[in-house]
Amino acid sequence: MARILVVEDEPSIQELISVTLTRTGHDPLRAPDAETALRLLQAELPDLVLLDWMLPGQSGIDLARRLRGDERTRGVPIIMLTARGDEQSKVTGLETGADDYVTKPFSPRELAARIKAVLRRQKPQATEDPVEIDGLRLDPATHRVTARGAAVVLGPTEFRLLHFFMTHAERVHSRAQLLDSVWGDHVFVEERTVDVHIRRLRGALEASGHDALIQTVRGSGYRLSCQKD
Amino acid sequence: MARILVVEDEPSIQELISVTLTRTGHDPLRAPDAETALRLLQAELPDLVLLDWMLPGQSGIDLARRLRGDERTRGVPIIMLTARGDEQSKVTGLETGADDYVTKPFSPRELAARIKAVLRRQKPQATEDPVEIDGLRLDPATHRVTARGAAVVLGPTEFRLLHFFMTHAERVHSRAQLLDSVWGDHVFVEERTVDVHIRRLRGALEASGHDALIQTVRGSGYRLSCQKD
DNA sequence: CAGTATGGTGACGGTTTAGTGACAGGGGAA
DNA sequence: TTCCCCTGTCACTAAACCGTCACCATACTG
Repeated sequence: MARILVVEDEPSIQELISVTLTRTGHDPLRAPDAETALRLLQAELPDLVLLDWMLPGQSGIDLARRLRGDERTRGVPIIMLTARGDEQSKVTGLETGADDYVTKPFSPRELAARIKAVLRRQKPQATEDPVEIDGLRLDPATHRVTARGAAVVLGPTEFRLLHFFMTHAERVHSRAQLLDSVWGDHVFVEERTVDVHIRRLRGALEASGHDALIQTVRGSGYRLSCQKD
Repeated sequence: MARILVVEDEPSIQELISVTLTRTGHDPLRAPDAETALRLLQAELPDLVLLDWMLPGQSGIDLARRLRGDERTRGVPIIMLTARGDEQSKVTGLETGADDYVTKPFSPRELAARIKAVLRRQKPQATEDPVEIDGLRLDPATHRVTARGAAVVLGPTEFRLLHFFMTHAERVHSRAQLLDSVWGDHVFVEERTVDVHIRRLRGALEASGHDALIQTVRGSGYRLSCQKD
């Protein structure tokens, strides 16, 4: 769910893009001109900018330059929209610092693919290093968990949960913190749901000989600990 | 520091490219025609070829074919330079074995980015050596796959897919990563298409006695693994 | 000791994700 | 040209997973 600033003066195209973005799970911010765009850029700091190259008044290239000149907005990737065959724009655009371009007319699918590609390129994946505690080993790269050699099968959520515990061991985490870190800060689920997943995780670990790895701290939350108490 | 053969007859463009390459830390070899190119290819075995599609005399596509036909040069990646909007060339070029294309006119930045991308993609599998895992053998040179001696017949896409899996075994790859690595960055296909090709690949492998070689990691992607779990 | 709050647990529907068969279009070969 | 292979997409099916609840067990309180 990325917030994407759409700088486009033609209302119908603006609408088309915004609908496409919403449908692909993004959050469009609309700007019909450079001024609005600049304001929204400062206020919202979007994750990506879709920039029409031909804007009334200040042109897209100027906007791109100012965007790249500002410390705060420098890192925001730009995808520019150009008319078909306007190769010159393409060149200057990429030189100004656009990350990709889409030529009009474009298909919603292409647009979505470009956005996805740019966002993916932008975000280096999380820590990929294997973690090992007390004979229990979790490897994000292979997505495998083993307990003293024996495979442990986990669902996606249990996997993330265990990963979080192993990278933050010995520390007590409230249900709210776990929801934030493992589920994501925007989802709304009951806190008790954590209990259920803890149970599932414990079940899988006990089947592999790891008892009491995850401890309950009554009134506070849960903790992963190798010290038995 | 990669050695890059630039096959381009127009001196000014040749110059532009060479300068760009030098500035981005590469080592350009210049060839104004196909003959020189072939000679340099044999003598220097560069890490990458930048190939103008429109050459005097022998055309770029012929050169690409000969390059792919020769044992020694088969593994060298090709980026082709095409005129704007020449969609047909793009398609035939990619099918002949080009790894990417850049349309003229291009920006130095774009060129550098493409080169980096291709080299990065190339690096882990720089070897065109045969790969063998768990009795399954894939030979890029002969384009053949055998399972304990018995031939396995695969379509082109399944072959590349399997090759990628075998050179990146045990690791989980998302559908997006597979599309990038096997299909190419600039191709727009549905992510579910990966599923279908996985299925076709599995079908071919199972017919040869290799069950469960390619595993599904729910929510994440696929993995080739010889460890059964 | 009863009363209350907190966590454990099993089960259940709905939703999401992957598997699968079919199909139309395109390209190359004959 | 026709034929055949390959490809990407779709619709449908199958399965895994998730969140929630109800109920039980345990711990704390006075």
